[in-house]
Amino acid sequence: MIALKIANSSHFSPKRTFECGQCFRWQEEEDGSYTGVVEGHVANISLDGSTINIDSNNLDLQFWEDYLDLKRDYAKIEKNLSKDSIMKKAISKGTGIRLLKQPLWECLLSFIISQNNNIPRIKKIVQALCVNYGNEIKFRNKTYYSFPTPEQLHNANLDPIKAGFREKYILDAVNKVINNDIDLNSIWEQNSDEAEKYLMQIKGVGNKVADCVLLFAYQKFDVFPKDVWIKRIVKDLYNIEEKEIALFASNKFKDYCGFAQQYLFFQARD
DNA sequence: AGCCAGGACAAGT
DNA sequence: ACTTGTCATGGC
Repeated sequence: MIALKIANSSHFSPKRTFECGQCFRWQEEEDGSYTGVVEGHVANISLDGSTINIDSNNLDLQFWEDYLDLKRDYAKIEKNLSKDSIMKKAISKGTGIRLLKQPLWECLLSFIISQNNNIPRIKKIVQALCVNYGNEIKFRNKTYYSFPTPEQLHNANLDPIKAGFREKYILDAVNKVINNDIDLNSIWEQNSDEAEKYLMQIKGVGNKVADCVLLFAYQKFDVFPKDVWIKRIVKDLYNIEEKEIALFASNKFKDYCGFAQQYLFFQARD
């Protein structure tokens, strides 16, 4: 294992990035670093001054830069959004969050599982999926598990993961992807409105879950997922009612809606 | 013990 | 088109 050093580490907080609720598989180690699995690759990531250290069984720098969204200029994004004083305050509390470019299938299932659920239990169910149906991966003398493919979940008995009423939703997503009723790669070429409707063909995928997938996997930053936390904080900070949120967000944050949403979500949960 | 959770869906107005 | 009850499970 060789540690990779990346120079441009400004605006990257591992803690905020991995614990802001966009992903569910990164775990903090005793030394403050984070270990996670992405598409079968395990990585331990830590911040040392202005250097990001990545120890992994995949030493392709490009892969991790892509996943961590390291090539994007977050200083520019934060500056743009800070024109709004309320957002400026939210950013000051959440600076360092980066929006990960997550694997499509994992992101879809994770947010199907997220509905009417709390983050600790979402993590538990996702982990159970991986342990029961994914592949074993050895890293640093410990065992990790990849996120199971649609094939690995096909016709599986999902009772052990205790997903409750979401189990039938997971299986519907599995079937639609296996049967090619849903082609996740085709979504790259769709705009956000088309893509949202396309994903909502899957049972258990409504507008909120679809928006999260579009934001956290497809990097469609013009969406503004509205969950219970967002509804509360937008009402509190901007006095905007739920029904008006979509229009409000697109007018105020434009192409930066997704980033704005994360800063607000982070503040709301703080 | 009881309320709530990064909601969606069906049934009812 | 808007409102309401229901859905499994477990965290707090």
